[in-house]
Amino acid sequence: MTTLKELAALLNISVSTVSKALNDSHEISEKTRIRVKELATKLNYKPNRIAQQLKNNTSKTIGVILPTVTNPFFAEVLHGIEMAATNNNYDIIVCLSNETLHKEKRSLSLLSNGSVDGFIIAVARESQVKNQTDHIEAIIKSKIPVLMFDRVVNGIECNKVIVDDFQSVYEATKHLIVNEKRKNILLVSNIEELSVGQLRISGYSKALEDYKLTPNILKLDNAVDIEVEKKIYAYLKDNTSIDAILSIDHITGIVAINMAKRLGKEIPKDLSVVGFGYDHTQLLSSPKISIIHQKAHKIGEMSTKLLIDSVKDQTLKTQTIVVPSELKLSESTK
Amino acid sequence: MTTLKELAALLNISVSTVSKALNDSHEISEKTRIRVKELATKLNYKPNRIAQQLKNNTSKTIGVILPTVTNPFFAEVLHGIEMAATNNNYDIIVCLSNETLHKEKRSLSLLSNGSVDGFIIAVARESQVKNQTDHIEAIIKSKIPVLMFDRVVNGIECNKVIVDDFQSVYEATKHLIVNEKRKNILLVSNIEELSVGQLRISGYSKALEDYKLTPNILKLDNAVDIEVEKKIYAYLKDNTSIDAILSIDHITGIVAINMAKRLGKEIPKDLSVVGFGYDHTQLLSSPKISIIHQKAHKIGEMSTKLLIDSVKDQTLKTQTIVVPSELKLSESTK
DNA sequence: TTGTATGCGTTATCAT
DNA sequence: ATGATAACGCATACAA
Repeated sequence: MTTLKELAALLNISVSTVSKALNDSHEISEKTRIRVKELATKLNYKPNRIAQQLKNNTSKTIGVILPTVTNPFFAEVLHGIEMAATNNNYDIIVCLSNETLHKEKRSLSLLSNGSVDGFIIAVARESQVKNQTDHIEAIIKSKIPVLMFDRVVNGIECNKVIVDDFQSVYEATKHLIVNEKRKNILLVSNIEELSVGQLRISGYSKALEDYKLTPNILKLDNAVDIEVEKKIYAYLKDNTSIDAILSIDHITGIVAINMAKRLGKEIPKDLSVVGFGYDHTQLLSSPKISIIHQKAHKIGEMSTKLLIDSVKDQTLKTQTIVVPSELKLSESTK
Repeated sequence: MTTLKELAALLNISVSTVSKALNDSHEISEKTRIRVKELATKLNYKPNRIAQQLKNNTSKTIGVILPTVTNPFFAEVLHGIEMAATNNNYDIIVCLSNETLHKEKRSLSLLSNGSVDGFIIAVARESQVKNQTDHIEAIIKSKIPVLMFDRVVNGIECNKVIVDDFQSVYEATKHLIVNEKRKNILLVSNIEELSVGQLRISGYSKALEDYKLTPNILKLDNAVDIEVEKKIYAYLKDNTSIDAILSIDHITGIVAINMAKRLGKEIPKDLSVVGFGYDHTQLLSSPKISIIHQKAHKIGEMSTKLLIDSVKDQTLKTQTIVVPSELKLSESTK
């Protein structure tokens, strides 16, 4: 890598002159400025980022800590973060907690040494279940800005970007009741222990309460693969009065459609299905599932902007932004 | 952030003594070592990473450039990369090219200033289609190690981790012909312009040739959403002799199953379906699709290890590692 | 055993 | 208009 020193030596001038020339200082003569720039271009000189970071005491880098990236929600959020960061000339260092507390702790700790100017984080499942979040508060106390999105800890004061989990599910349930005239709506959940899961269940419960219907909740308890199918199939077989399904994740709705079809049910005549979903969710189901579409990309973008703002001006008041979801009905139920 | 200087001042000793004490130098007395470490712990001292990087002329960071992360293949690769990097005490800076040449160029350029010690890259669709890869060669010439995975440029000499695209599709096709006695196998492709797409098509073609069957290829030409369904539905409707489908991506196989069912076909009796897939692919289809399961996680891990090796010892010879895929049959066809 | 000096690459300040 | 020097925080060769 070419350095200022090397350029200076080749040109027989001082390092500081080279530096100033490259930064278009008014002090430098047209002639030498051109001479310097030509050589710099020729040798493909680039200011060493590390040195600049040391000098400026800023890394222009954001630490992004995600529970996982194979969940399409987080993948899409990451996409949004990356775009917004790039647009603001920030890099992102990505760490995956794998839903574990210890990895989350470790990542926060390792990066809070000047590597990043701030953090964007969605809390790991384990941290949230055990309600252990001291490590995050410690970071905030050390004056490194933290932004939490989606999985949020209420007790912590920092910027937050959240989804309208309660409201969107309330509206979707209401839609099933009022517009589609459904009476026995089953909620299928595989994330009941997460804050977002609880909010979604609350939205459903409130809607049923408001319309004086009885709630039916099928908790899958973190089931994997074939177990998911079996449990849903068994439930639908034993409870034939179910006329609508509301899945609060992005998998079980599609599985429910497949199981209902296997049981000979016609969709959406016998059964309406609403789930959470992303870009390809509707493409993968047939008949089309209706989805609550979270604006994951936007969540990433807004999180990044908000964090960068608070990095640049630490005196800003913290705020919580709610990104509304969109209910995308399948063609057949419109 | 606490610095060595601050510790030194508080302890009334020199900076270098503090530094040595913290690094367990034999030169330092037990007594002061303990004194120093106690204060360091108390003040939560962490060596400034940026300064260390400048001093050591190494960032312990890998630049990861992916076309996208919403594709589950790349998401899972990223997961593997992150894990392996963490295990080796490396950070990763992630950039997304969004399949475009200019963003790929930009990311490489911005990070090749000391920010990273090496790159892991899967070439963007546009770069591959236009066959423009000078920017990558330039990085290699500048002595920054580069590892390419999956989407690989043959002309470039560097470490590579690839999938057995040709072989796995050949074997899957052979399985359909020999074990499942299929005669009219349709290949469905939405990625025919990528190197991997071409390899997969070649594997299919070779198998058909070996068994003297006629190839049928449905190229979707980057169709999105509902178009995918329409094209597949139309083809299956017009070509009733098709008795097997081989999808070379992770979406169209599931769509094909749904369309076939809509046409009243029984799976797998009338139609066998094989696609590419990942963790949840089989769960989302009913009846279950058979999948060629790429070891995406392993690809990420091996790429990272190989890159770190070449970062540590630049004299190592480059190699190309092939990570074999696994054909996972659906229960029904076993 | 401890301390001083130097340098990593850059930029800002202060001479010349 | 150009150059010398110091500083960011750390680590190390070299003195003491």
